[in-house]
Amino acid sequence: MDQLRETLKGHHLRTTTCREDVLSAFINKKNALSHGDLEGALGESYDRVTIYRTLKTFLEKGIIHKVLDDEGLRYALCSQQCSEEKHQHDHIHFKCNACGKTNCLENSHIPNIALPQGYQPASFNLLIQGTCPECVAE
Amino acid sequence: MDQLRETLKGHHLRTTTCREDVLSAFINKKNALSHGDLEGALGESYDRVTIYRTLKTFLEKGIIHKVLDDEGLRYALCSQQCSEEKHQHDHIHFKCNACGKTNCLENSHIPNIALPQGYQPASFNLLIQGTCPECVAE
DNA sequence: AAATATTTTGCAACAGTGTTGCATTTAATA
DNA sequence: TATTAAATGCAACACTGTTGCAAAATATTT
Ligand SMILES: [Mn+2]
Ligand SMILES: [Mn+2]
Ligand SMILES: [Zn+2]
Ligand SMILES: [Zn+2]
Repeated sequence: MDQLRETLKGHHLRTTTCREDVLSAFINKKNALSHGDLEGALGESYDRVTIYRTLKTFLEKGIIHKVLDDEGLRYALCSQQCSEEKHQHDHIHFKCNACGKTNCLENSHIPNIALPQGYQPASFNLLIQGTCPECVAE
Repeated sequence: MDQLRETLKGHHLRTTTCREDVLSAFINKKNALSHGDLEGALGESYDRVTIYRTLKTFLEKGIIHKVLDDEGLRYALCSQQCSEEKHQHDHIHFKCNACGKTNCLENSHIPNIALPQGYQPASFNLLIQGTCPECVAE
């Protein structure tokens, strides 16, 4: 409970119930969440706009990062100590076509890639789609 | 001009002016296009819905593929002989944060990646953001 | 504990995205 | 040219994402 306040304080954010609940949702559900997911989970309690603004704030402060998807953006917790200044990720995202869930594979890193002359890379987003272990088993 | 009809016929699609114009737009502009880009380019001529349906059809037939983006989907021509059955890509997409354009780097391939036990990959989408050669030069 | 300054929230309104149903028009074929 | 099947335009809808502004909540100072 105080964990949430700590995290928010650590990123120079005021503690509000909406922020606690959104952060809590990211921690409990372990997969990436869309705005729609969050609105479904706690939409009765807060206005849509507030949830959008919470996501935007969390992005800026380095609490969550975007997860690219072929049918809309999702968001997931930043595991490392991301901050407003440094916001770096090089892990892979996996979306299961069976159960629909998208997860961060924190330990699978995007390898170095040789780009054509002149391209200066700054950030990477790799989405692999397929079947996740739970769904393969069935 | 007949090139367009050929391509459409080759993918078992009737020739319509909208399809010709959309296909033409993809060929002329070389970067990835969003629905909004297309509507801007030829929105006076066709209904929004028709453009959406054209994109959907082109996707299904393997004429274009989705390009994931952090601020909305884009689409780009399939260079290889993609078809309704086989629709495989392993090249990289590069988005320039300066000029905003996203391009297929057809010759830069996504390397093999070791996934944790149980994950079965089927398709890959890698977006690299940074600065493109044109914008680096300035 | 109360007053103050600053942020955050809810609401309204809006622009954009993406989909569906249905009547009309168009393209391919006979 | 007539027939048939597919594509289009229009209306309507649900969802995504943003902005302005007044009201409420938080953090800070007295
Ligand atoms: Mn991630
Ligand atoms: Mn591409
Ligand atoms: Zn799954
Ligand atoms: Zn550029």
